[in-house]
Amino acid sequence: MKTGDLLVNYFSQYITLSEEEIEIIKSHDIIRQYEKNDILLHQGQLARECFLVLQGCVKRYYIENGEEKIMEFYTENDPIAPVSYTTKEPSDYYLSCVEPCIISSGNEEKTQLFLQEFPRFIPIFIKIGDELSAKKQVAIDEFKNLSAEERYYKLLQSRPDLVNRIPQYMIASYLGIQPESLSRIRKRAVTRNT
Amino acid sequence: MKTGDLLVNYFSQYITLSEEEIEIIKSHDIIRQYEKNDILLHQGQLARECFLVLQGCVKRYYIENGEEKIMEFYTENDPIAPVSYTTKEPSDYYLSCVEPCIISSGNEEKTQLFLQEFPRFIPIFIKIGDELSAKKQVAIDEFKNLSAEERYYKLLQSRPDLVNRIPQYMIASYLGIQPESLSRIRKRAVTRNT
DNA sequence: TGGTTTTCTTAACCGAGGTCAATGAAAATT
DNA sequence: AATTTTCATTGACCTCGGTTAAGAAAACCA
Repeated sequence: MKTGDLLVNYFSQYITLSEEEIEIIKSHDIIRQYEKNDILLHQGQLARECFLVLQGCVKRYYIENGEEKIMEFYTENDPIAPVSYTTKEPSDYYLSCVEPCIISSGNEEKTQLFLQEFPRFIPIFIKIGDELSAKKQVAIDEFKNLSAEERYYKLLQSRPDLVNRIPQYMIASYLGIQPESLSRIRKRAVTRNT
Repeated sequence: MKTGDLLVNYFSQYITLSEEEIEIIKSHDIIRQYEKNDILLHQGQLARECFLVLQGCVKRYYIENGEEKIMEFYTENDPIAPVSYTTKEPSDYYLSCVEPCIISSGNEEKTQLFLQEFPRFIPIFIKIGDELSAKKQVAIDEFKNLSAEERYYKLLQSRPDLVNRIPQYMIASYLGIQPESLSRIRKRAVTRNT
């Protein structure tokens, strides 16, 4: 599969594309490939782009006294709108590739031009923004209401792939606990079922 | 001050309004007053409106085995876009007034019509949405990275008014701890400075 | 293949916050 | 003013996750 197809697939979730639109999307060529550990955004840097992960996995994280604190994993078809992109202030966090990735990126100009040419995409862009905002709301509510152990089981059922493709110490960081604690949680699960 | 002025003030943060626009905003009459404890949205109910708090304070909360878990306080000039409004699914949480409130509300139709008449407000609406989304990101990151005690001090400095106008057991719930724990935190602060 | 590095697990101890129960203070109601 | 009701504090005890340190297992690589 060509990389352009991935972006066509993404929009097809929301809208039925004409042949012409498909050609134009592919021709825009706003898709790049990244190696594992490539950094999309540095702490302190100004974000000039939004991203859409088409393949692979990106982590968002802070570094605090040498330790990385992972806030989010973005995988297939997850859009990334850095806070820094919105606020125009230096980013508080990093974005980097946990795996080799295929990622589309856009900025205000490009989006403006694209939407001017294809106004029927406007409500879709708004909808994607709203969905993203709602997802964040749900995420923060779940984090507040659940214990680390409950969060782990929730993750197992909501994103089972993640637990397999990502090292556990990163999963632990994402859950807001130490690797040792995740080990304990997993052990409890085993002994419980015997 | 008339209630219509509050909405004019709100938009004036983003744009300079013409006399004509001011008149139209006031004439739209989409502002209502609420009593303390009035409920804007019930758990299980479909949200048909978004809100903008012009005066007063609204809390967003779940009820879990009889206990209320407060997720957010919305005060002057805070917009509220219920997840249920976006997803079209029954709401997981309540919205209710902690104080007497003056609140503007809108739905898709009204917004559509308004923006058709005044397209220069479109980028503002998008900007407000983006800002809201970025704020949520920051909120979840802070919650994940800070202890309950740190969260309390952060709140004291970022929204000092809140701690005065809201009962402490609600602040505790919002911080994700029990009222007893908040008491201990406050006590530590006193003994530390002696 | 053997050795190095990275990741995961286990155990012992500690502390922040939860739970339960009692008391005090403040507000609301009569 | 008297009486409920609500809200805040305190203390004793418990639990979950943090910390430290060590070793096992897996992945990497020369």
